[in-house]
Amino acid sequence: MSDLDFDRAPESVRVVVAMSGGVDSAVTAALLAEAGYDVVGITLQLYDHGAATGRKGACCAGQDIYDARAVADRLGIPHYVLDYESRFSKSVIDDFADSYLRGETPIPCVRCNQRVKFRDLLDTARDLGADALATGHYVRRVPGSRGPELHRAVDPAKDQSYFLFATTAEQLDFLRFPLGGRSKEETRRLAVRLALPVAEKPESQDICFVPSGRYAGVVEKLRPGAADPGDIVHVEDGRVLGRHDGVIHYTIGQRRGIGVGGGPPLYVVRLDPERREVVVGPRAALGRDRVIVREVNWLGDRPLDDAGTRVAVKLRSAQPAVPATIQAGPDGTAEIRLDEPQYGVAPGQAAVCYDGERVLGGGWIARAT
RNA sequence: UGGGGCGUAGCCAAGCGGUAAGGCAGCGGUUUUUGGUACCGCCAUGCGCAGGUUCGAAUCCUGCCGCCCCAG
Repeated sequence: MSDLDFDRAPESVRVVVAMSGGVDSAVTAALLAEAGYDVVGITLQLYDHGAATGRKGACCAGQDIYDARAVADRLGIPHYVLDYESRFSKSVIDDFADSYLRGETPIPCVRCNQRVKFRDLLDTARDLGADALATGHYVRRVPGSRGPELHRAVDPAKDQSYFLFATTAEQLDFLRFPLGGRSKEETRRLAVRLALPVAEKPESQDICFVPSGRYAGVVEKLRPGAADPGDIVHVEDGRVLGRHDGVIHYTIGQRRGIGVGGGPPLYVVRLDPERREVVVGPRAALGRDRVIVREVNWLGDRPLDDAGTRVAVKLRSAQPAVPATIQAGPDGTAEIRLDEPQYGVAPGQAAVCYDGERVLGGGWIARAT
């Protein structure tokens, strides 16, 4: 299960493993070391130590770097810590803040994979003479007739393919995901068996650079004045229902936290940063069946054209893919027609297309109508 | 001022003599490498106030207070 698809002896294959300090990447490194590969562990320092102190289940700062180092020591592999703070800040955190200011809901984890781990770190791995970069992501790289394909993880509960839709064919060629065929339970067992110091470490969740889950505070700190208050208005007649503390606090499809009661539940239907309005309405007002995406990354065998390709598309990480047709648009955009309207399609999130288990690609949601 | 109606949690609201439904909001949790959704749990020793009737009152009676509507 630790075969990396090389036709040489493992000893002659150098693999850089991205070690976050968590269980998954630790087991990844352990498996490859056990299989005899020339493993080099790299941990990225992505943000300020201080902010991360005491954070449980984050990654890439403070305690996690020590944890990664401890695992590398246990495995007897070389380990390097690279200071990627400024890149991370530019590529991920700035984008995160600006996206919220535009009334979108960003996914920093995808940006981090796309711009830091699979771009900057991948380049560094090449510089180190590595033949591959391995990560602990739950996703599969499957050899296909036209090169490696990206597939969902075997464990559907842990599948992370949604967060990796922006992986290019070239990056995929160099990447390896040894955990894609395993369940989380197996990974835990392996960690215990291999006596890894992080075996009992809790799952990471929330945004790694946001302490205590209060992301709006981070946006305000980065972009002072970002949280300008405004009106909460009803989508049907525009009447003012209340006040809010800034559109950055809201996401389309959101129900809780609106603070307006009395009638049926209200959801955030639209965000208007210019007018500082949070537009709310009944659930029915959320239905959308046409989604425009941008920065499309396509991994299908045939290039995306305007003829329309049948796919199953995931519009949110934790909800199943739904049937749709996608066709190419101008300037790296594409239009997705959903067979049935979906509720809570939020700009800034990803639309990821599947053909069964295979990831065909996807794009960032620009707007939905 | 005369006639009628209504006052139950932050909001809406059921109950109409037997010991306070439900929804919304809020809070907490589960799920989750984003945000959110969904789901689960919590949330009125008290029904405008003061008396009275009754074994027992949010429910009946009296008075007061406050809104609303129709008359003028």
